[in-house]
Amino acid sequence: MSIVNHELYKVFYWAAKTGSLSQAAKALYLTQPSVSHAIKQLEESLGITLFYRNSKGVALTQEGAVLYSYIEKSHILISIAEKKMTELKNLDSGELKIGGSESLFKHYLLPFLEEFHQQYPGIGLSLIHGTTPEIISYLKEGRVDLGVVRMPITDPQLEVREGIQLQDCFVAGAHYADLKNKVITLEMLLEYPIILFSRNSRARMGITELFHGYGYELKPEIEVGSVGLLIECAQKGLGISYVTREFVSKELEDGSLFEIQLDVQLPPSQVGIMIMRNMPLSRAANQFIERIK
Amino acid sequence: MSIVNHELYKVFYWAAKTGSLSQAAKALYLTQPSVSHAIKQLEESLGITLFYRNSKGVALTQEGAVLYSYIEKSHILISIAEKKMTELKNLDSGELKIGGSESLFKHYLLPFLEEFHQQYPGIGLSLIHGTTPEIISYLKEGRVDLGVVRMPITDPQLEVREGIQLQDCFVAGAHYADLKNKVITLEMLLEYPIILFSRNSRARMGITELFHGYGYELKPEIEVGSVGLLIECAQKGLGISYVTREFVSKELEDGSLFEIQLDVQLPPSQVGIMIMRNMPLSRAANQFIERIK
DNA sequence: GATTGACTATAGACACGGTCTATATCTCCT
DNA sequence: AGGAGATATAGACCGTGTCTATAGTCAATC
Repeated sequence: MSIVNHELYKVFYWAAKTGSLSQAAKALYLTQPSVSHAIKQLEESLGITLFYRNSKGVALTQEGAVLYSYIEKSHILISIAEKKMTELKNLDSGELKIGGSESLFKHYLLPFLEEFHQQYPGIGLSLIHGTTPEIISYLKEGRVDLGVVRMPITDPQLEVREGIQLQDCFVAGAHYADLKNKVITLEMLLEYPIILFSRNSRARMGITELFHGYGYELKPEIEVGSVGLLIECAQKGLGISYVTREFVSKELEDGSLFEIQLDVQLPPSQVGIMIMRNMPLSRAANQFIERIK
Repeated sequence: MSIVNHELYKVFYWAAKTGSLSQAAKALYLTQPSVSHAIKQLEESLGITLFYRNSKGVALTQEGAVLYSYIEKSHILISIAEKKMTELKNLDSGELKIGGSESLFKHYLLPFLEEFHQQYPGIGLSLIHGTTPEIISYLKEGRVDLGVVRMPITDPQLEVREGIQLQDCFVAGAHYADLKNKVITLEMLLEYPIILFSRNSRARMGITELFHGYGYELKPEIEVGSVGLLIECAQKGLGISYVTREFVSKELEDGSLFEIQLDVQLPPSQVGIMIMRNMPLSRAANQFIERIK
């Protein structure tokens, strides 16, 4: 192990670079005797004379020049590191990795991401798609800084903040126009082909459970893999899709889809922003979460 | 300029490398609280959290990992530098550059060089030929560590130690066998073709001056560029060579040359070992000079 | 659900040493 | 000879790096 105080190398670097102990002292905001003392200490620690001194300043000895060739590189690395740290601190560089579903990115996070990117263009953005359990494991592995998923999340290692509240609903296209402006029951709804999200999404589990609670079994006619397809299938008249209302606001507005009015209240769902408990956030992630609030 | 005490990076390096403040403390021969304090200090200086802590130890944050990528390289460089310094100190590596004439290397320094190289095989040897003024300028430029030339040397920037004493003399080969065992005068000598070293060597200047002191002018019939040729020419009977007796001991012994006995005493010449005054010697050079004494 | 062990954080005290001022010394230059 | 500018040395002081002691936290184990 090194016996030498690394701080002495910093002094050595400046003394060698400037060829003057006085100059080095200036650069280091020290006095000349301090630098003189530091160099002597370094020389004694190494057992080698590093400089020869004359009335004009100092010059490296052969051995000192060898040392300098290493210390210079080392010092430059540290300088770069410190510059990089300042950038990271000022959010001039860095990376923000977010886990979530495509639809949440598209319909919920996008405006925040846009604003964030505009303010901190140096920060790279990584959006990683996955199911809720996948995202949780990404979080634990450190592959994402934060996750955006549907509540509730119960993992004790995670800290969850509530985000926006969403409302799921059933929508249909022109083919089922006769259902428009009618209030229908769950039982009636089951007569129609239902289109659900294929994966074990929280939304699907919720609605299945709701039907179960009323004694019915919800079996989809069609299962699709994305919110985009849910919308498209409903528009084409293939059935009635269960979607998040906020994600089809455009289609509801232009009339290509309409919402089925039910006699029961469908449960709202909360978006949660997950981070690891007891793990400091990156500055970028921290700043981003502040924005969302 | 860096605000951070570089010693803190050493602590950071070990903490990051071992993933534990306690382990780092052990490696640094410190206590755990000291390391904890140092890391906190570093984090505050940079304004960035570098580790997250848990009951198992510490782990780098994103930003900490960035810092580590630089500090690790920097630290490795310093380690190599310190290893190299130890080598230089122990004379396991380094270089010894000596300036001198070919003949002095061959007939005077060779045995010392041999012994030195045997004891310190890690030290590279550089023998640089040149005239006395050339060697002096090499010394001043730092291109050689020490010079070995004929005395006297009067340069005030140089420090000269006396080496071996040499005796110049005139020698001839079989062709001038009639001069053998005769004592002859300078005037008589001038009747014969004289062979001198061509360059402005100290030896030639000395003998020319000696003749001048007696009222004669010494003009060589032949001028040659090396001691080897001086010997060869004399052996071939081309004339009488002025050489250093110690450099022709082999030829004097095997009878291919004999020394001309003069009625005046030729001045001896001293070998001097020159080093720069007020400039520390490299450890290798220092050690070598100790050997010569 | 106590208990134990391994780890880090905090508090407070002490002493070492890093830094300063003042001064000496040296060399070069005018 | 004197001045400018460089390094070396001496000695004093203050800061801070380091220690001991203790608390707090988490995880595993019985």
